[in-house]
Amino acid sequence: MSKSSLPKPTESELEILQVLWQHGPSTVRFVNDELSRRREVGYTTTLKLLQLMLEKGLVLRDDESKTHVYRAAVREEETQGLLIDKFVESAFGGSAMKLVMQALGNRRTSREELAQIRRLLNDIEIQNDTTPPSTDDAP
Amino acid sequence: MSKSSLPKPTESELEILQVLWQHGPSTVRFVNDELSRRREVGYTTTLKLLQLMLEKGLVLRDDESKTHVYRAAVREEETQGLLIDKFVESAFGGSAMKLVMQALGNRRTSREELAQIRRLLNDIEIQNDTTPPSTDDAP
DNA sequence: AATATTATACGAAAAAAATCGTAGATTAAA
DNA sequence: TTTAATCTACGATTTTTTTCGTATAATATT
Repeated sequence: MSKSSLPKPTESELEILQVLWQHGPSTVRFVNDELSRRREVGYTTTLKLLQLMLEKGLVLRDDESKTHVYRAAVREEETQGLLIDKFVESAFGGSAMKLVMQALGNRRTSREELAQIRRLLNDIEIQNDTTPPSTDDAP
Repeated sequence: MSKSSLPKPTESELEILQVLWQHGPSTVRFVNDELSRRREVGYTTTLKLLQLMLEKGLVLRDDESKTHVYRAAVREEETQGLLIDKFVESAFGGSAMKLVMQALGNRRTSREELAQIRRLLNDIEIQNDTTPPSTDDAP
């Protein structure tokens, strides 16, 4: 039942997860090449990171062939959810609303995107009406 | 015109800023007491942090009286904006929309809040119509 | 077959962030 | 006026995260 006992990925680990989420299972070489597009990183640095991530259970690897292939062991949405929680906690004093308002307020959002959010809002409202607010009384 | 050359606060520095934003100028003692409500922190740890933050320009202090009083040197919204940018970059591959959708989608949001967001959406839309999309062509 | 290239493993250094202990000064209490 | 309590300064340690060098094995090239 536990939502996730996996550790919060660090900044660099996140970069790597991004690559894996975006491109699927990849070799160290590939991941490193991707990272290198943004900033300078040594090959062994990336390798080491992946190895640590393997230990932490953040990634899995296939070492059938000599050149290992790594893939994300955590799902994108779940991880992002976890990170948002932490982020909201540490930067917005716990208020997710504040975060959303800020994020929406201070950057240009296209008509498309606005519409998309409106749709989501509608869905949520329907949910709210259908499923009454969970009486989530404290323990 | 530069947005901000101030360094991105670390996790702990953020905690402290929260206290200062929320309660206004405070003594080390007060800040430490506040932090201690959440987790265990030594007094000198908080002091040291505050001193470092002073050097970095994240806080200012009044040392008229013997007991110094610190206050935030950065504004809450600005700092949060900066942090969101980084966060969106590192966790959402640059898409602020993804962040908003995630944040809204995976937690219960009250009718009140939904309405609030709708209002904001409306405002933005009006803005969009009034102020044409900035022709922000790349260099 | 000899040489060059490309991998992994792994220890360890470097960098960044957080924590703490102690000295010395100042104020409050006894 | 002693003694106790409270502060700041600051060096140093610890912890966490990131980066790298080198040894060694496997594969590819000439």
